Amino acid sequence: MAESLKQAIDDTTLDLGQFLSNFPIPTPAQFAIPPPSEALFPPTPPTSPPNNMSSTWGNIKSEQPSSCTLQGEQASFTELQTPQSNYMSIQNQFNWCNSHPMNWSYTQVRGFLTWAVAEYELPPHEINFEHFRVNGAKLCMMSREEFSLLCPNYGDILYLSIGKVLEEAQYLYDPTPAFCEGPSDTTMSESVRAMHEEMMNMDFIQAPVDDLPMQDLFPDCGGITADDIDVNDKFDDVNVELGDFPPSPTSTDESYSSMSPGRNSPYYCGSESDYGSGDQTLGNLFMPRYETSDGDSDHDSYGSSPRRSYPDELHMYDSDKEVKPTVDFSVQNAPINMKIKPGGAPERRARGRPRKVRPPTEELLTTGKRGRQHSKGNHLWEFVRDLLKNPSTNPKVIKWEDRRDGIFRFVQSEAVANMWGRKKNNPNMTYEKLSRAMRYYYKRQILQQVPERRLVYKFGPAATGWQDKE
DNA sequence: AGGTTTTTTCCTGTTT
DNA sequence: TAAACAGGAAAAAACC
Repeated sequence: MAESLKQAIDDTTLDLGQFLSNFPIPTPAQFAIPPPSEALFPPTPPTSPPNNMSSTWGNIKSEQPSSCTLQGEQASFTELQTPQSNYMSIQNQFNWCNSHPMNWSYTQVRGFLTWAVAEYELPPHEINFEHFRVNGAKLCMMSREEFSLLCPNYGDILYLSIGKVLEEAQYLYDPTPAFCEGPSDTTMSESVRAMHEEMMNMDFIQAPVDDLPMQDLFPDCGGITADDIDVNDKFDDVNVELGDFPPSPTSTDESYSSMSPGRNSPYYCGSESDYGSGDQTLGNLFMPRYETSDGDSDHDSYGSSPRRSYPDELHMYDSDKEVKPTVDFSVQNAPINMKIKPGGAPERRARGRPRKVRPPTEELLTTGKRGRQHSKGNHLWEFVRDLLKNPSTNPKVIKWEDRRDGIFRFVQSEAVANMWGRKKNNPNMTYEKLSRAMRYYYKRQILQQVPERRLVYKFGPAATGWQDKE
């Protein structure tokens, strides 16, 4: 596998250093905290490029291309060095954070890599972009091992970084449009089939498995179209919908186990024992969501990390955590506010926070303690701060209103709440609850009120780490 | 062991 | 009228 993978890699010597010298990019600091974010990561690509891009884009001087489409670019590297395609290519690189990673073009993949290199201050000469000459769908399906093969020293970081972006993208973007082009009534099962064909053509990734056609593996996708998935859905609802892509087994579906995707399949979700093994692909993020038995997990740390912190280990890959499906339709686990009294009237829920029913973890059994709940960086305000630093969420779901004064606004308040709930393994999180927690920060001067502005908050003197240089 | 911290949940009422 | 805001109350659960 390793040998064939290496052979498959285009043997070019072009490296990131050369790339950067061809295309001046913003400094790492600008990447971390883009001022203003819209300029670096425009919500929608302009239909024609600006005449002078020097202010924000460095000293790029570009002649206006006569025609410039942002769709379907397949520019070769030589093409990219022409002034016209320079602009196109740069636009597309910065557009990576405006679409689901599964839909990234090669250029957007490169944009993501450029960002990751800057964000995590990786040594550019160690990362050969040509080794990642894949589109987003392929990148997402690459395993940790494959990342490490393509980039021996920093593959892990890139793997975790794309994992993080993928996790966030679940709430922001529809992962399937690339496979749903065509009639609007395209069903998910057709998409799955198309995706399967796409997988079969992958250079690096083994096709699924057992040579079973996808329609045999997943005979009923429920006719869900991509349009049915709304980022504003509460994530347990999304969970049900996305979770059926492909359909999850039911307790009565005895045939499912014999039809499950094999372990090489990008759809293969892995058994419990597989989590944390080296054989991971990010394609798991398109499977029904799983939670660990412990709400919050401590993340692996890179003790020898060269500079700053690297992306969190995705807790879904933790090997020492019990894994169980999030979707649980059993009566005792139904949301309490949906319980019906024997008389038929809805039962009013008791005040206060309901006790979480959580099976004991191995840690609890051996040490008598659960993992830390409020470990460093786990506080809500820190989470919000980090969303503001992340170009895949800023400005899409949260954005600076006044970068210097620390004033920011929730653009998609429910999406932020969903992400926070996801982080805390709490599918019932809403913006209403999140905002209550935010209001508690006023007293502690972590946040300050911004009167007469809805969804707008301001960092207070007790908040740290949000300024450009601290 | 018990207080503290940081949420989470529910609620009533108000403002936009 | 809906969404957001404000803040009280109670509780969970890890932290100290």
